[in-house]
Amino acid sequence: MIKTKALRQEQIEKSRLVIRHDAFSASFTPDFTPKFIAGADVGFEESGTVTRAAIAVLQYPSLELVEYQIARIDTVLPYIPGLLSFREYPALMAAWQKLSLRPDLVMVDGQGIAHPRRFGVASHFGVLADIPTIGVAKSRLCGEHARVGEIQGSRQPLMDHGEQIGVVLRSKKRCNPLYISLGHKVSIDSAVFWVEQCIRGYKLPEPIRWADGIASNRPFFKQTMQKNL
DNA sequence: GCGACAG
DNA sequence: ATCTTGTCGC
Repeated sequence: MIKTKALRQEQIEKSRLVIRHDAFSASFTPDFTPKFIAGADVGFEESGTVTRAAIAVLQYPSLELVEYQIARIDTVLPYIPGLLSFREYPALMAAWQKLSLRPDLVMVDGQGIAHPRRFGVASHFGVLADIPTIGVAKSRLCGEHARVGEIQGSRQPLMDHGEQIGVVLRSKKRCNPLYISLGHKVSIDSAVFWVEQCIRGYKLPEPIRWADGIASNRPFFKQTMQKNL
């Protein structure tokens, strides 16, 4: 039996710890520019019994891969809409602890505060790892928004009960838009800004695209992976 | 009661 | 998420 009630309550309590403004490093300044931006992705293997997390660290602004780590652990929870973070953050933390570099910012595949209780996986991971995070999801969990323009760069605010919880961005023409929300220690404006700075002709920002590619062993990434590292 | 519902 | 080839559209 899964105590969904208690998990939801935990989200409500921990969501108070989310910092919704820019608070990068100790040397934070208004014109702060990150040196390393990471991307995180979670997948499943062995019929879902194994949870696999991959984190790719890219140098900014060149966006070249400088490090990556993969962690595999036993799956602890089935997928339940709204409770995704409890299923994914253990593996994310495992991969995180293997990292030798300390990224300035992490983009996570999933929602940040664009969540019923304002505590999606990007926020959950950000708070526990105490690192600035941005939620980049490929589809909507909650909230409403006007139709997004077809041209690249078009955007619409994602609203929920009168509150803006994110931005829906057309990162690439003819592709479904991205649902961007702040995860932790990054303002919504900065979240969208950094995602756009990491777009290189593909729908997904490079950090997440790399985390995705590395985790799934796709030939191109595997090749560049060894050549670069 | 019915529909929605990140990955 | 994952199982998977070809195929429609720009």
